[in-house]
Amino acid sequence: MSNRPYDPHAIEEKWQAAWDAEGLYSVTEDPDKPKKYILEMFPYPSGDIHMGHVRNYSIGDVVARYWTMRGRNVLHPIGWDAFGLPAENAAIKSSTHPAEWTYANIDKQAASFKRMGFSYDWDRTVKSCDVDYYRWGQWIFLKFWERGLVERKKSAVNWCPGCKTVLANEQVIGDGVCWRCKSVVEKRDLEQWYFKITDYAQELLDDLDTLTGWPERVKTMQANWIGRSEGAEVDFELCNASGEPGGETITVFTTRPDTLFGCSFFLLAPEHPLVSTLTEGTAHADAVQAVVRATARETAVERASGEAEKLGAFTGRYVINPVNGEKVPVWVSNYVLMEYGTGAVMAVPCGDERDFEFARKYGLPIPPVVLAADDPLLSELGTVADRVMDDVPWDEAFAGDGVMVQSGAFTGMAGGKDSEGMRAVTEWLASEGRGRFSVNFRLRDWLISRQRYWGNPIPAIHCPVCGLVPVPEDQLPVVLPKDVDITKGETLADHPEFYETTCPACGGAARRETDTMDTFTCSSWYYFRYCDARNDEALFSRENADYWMPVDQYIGGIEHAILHLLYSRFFTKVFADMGLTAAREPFTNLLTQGMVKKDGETMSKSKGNVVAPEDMIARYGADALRAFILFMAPPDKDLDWNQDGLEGMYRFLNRVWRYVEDVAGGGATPVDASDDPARALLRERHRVAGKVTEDIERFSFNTALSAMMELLNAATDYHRTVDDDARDGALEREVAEVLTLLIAPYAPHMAEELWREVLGHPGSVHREAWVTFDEALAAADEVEIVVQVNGKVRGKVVVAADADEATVREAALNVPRVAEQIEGLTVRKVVVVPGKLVSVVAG
RNA sequence: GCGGGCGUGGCGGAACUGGCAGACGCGCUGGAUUUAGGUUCCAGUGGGGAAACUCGUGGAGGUUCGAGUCCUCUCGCCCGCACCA
Repeated sequence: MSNRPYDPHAIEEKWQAAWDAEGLYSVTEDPDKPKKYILEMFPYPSGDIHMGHVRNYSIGDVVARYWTMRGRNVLHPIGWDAFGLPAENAAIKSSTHPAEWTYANIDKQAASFKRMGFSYDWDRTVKSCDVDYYRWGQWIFLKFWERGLVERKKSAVNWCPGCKTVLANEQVIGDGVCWRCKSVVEKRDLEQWYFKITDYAQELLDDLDTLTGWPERVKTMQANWIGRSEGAEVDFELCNASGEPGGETITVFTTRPDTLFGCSFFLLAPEHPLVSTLTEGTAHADAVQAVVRATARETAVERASGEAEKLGAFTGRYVINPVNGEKVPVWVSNYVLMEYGTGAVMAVPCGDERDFEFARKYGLPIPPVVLAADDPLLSELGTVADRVMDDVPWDEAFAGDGVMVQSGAFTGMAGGKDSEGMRAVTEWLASEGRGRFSVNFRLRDWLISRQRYWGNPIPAIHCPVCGLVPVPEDQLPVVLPKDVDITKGETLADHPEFYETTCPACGGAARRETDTMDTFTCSSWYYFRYCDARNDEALFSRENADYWMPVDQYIGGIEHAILHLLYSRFFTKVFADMGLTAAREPFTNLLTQGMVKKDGETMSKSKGNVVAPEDMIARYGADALRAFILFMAPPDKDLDWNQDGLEGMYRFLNRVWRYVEDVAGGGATPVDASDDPARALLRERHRVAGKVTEDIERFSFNTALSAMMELLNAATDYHRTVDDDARDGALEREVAEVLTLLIAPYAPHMAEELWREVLGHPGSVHREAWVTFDEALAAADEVEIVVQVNGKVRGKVVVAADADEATVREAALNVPRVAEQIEGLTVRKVVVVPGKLVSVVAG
């Protein structure tokens, strides 16, 4: 056999073309074959691929190829999340059209993905900016509207000055900055479109428990984000300007109705609509307005941090506490958020740290109503139902579980969250018609409209007569016009040809909606579309969705822990309720891959520390790059890029190549393995095959690769140390085949070349069945036992693998070093761990 | 403040359910081949010690015949959430 050098570039180009021509990775639905849907988050076509892409898609490719070899019908698609702001920014900068920029980038990225040898079914590719794709996004919008899940309302929304558009709550991250451009987000009062994701809040929370294949971290983040609180709504009657009960009520949400007797003031958010109504023209107006203005000046960062000083002003008005009829003063304060609950709060300073701080600052009473079991006040107040004490000798509030005091008929009951007292007070309120059990969520509805051009047009029409009218289904799609001059910053709102229309209901002149949809709406359903990507009759067929969905393995970045993953879960649940799919959850298993860094920092053009994957491919080939990035670290951990290691992986591939070339000709005789070195190699072959299989299934690609290195080391040692005429050629060839099969998911091009051209098989290695292994052959017939005396290793002894305990014990005690150590001592205990060690306790 | 994660050689990492800590790779040292270097191959490579041994998984305790792994406390770093009533 003539030994050719390993030439990754020639091999990779050759097989990429061949696979394309053979349609090797095209997949069709086959009800007789068990399916696996392996999916990586589709990329935004930002230009050149980066190492994060290489890592993400290499992980997915190994998993996809592995399951194909395991006989599954594998769906492994790719596409582009192609609407979005970077295209507009690039267009403004370089005077190209966003479409031109986007499609050019997609072509570039697709070429890179092909050079990486990823096993995608290219026939199912989607691009979210294609009309054939986004028309279905519009269709979904209409269906959501029909189901009452679309709403247009005015409220205080997040405005990103950098992106010049509004953002959903989920898209404001960290300290109140835009997820995309990191500008500090501002609040604006605007009328916007929403998807009512809050209708699904409970189910989105509950079903997290069913996602056993998701990282705890992601589930915790989603649960926190949804933020369910149990408590009660309590109605307070508002007094009129002269302080008399006036009939109007203000409702608050509280998790602690048991503390209602300790409510010594009442708070409104500065943005609350009642604030100006109550104070306008009164002596309190100036002080209240000062608080309102000061709050408006606070940035989101300051307000959210909890560090902003608590400001307040009395409105001059009172409410009636429903449990005791007391008049409670109404204040305005910046620590009350309009977005949460009702924008109004009953303040109980003895039981809430914030209320306590506020009460101390403004000299408001702090009557104790729940006392800790060991509180000295308890002996004095334990059975006192009436208010006798109006302040506490404490430095901070007591928010824990305790005993209710000064609480009328409820005195003596257990107080706290989800307590006897909490339920009793709420039931009493309910019987009086002044309150009710209630659940409150932190999750807000999803603001989906964007004041940008490069997105999916919202299919709605504003008619001066009929109001909001959906675009009729048969008039879809609303095509995004090409001739908007984006370089001048134009949007659809600057384009009369687009927005001038007629009302579908009354036929009169009307204005088309000019906002586009959040790009996250496009990415919330693409995995359904892959099931039936070329269907032009429907979003997808139920049959195909039932075959493929849910996605068995989803792979992507942790940055979407809430955003994309929450939205997609929401869409799937609505689809299920629409009868489009049986799946109520889109992604059965989730792997969140770590970031690829350089010298501890994220790679970025501005830092000038970007390592270009294309350069690495050019030097070492795609196979070495793929295998190396998986070898560097477990997939969910961040990794720091290191060029030297890549060279090491290239060396390893070269060694595999040479070994297979060297031994490929040894196939004529059956495997004999009758002598010790051959048996040892055969054992290693079975052990490693088992380990690599196990490791792939638990995403331990780094240890899978190191096991392959061990097999190669054992094989080359055998080849080198055993004489030519004593070597088991059939065994060597088998090891070569096993190695080729095991490495195929990682280095698909090299494996294919070795399999077909060197080992001489007619078909693709990637259609071959996965390596089998035999536990019995992997087991050694002799094992080395470690002997410990008083916890320290004192000797080793080789015994038969199936030796009984007494034999092992005997052998261990007879090891010279061991016998020496225990001489003159009493052996008190001997622990025998079969196959591992013997521990002797002597003294 | 609450929730989650992580601390192992010069570096990346391994040790899955408590059982020889440091697999595998990088780097380094020495050697062989070629010799111009590189490639390739062999040997070595946690610290201390000539050796027997001994010390070693952020730190301090504990459980156990035996702890990187379990428990308690503690230090450091990272991430998420946070005036959510």
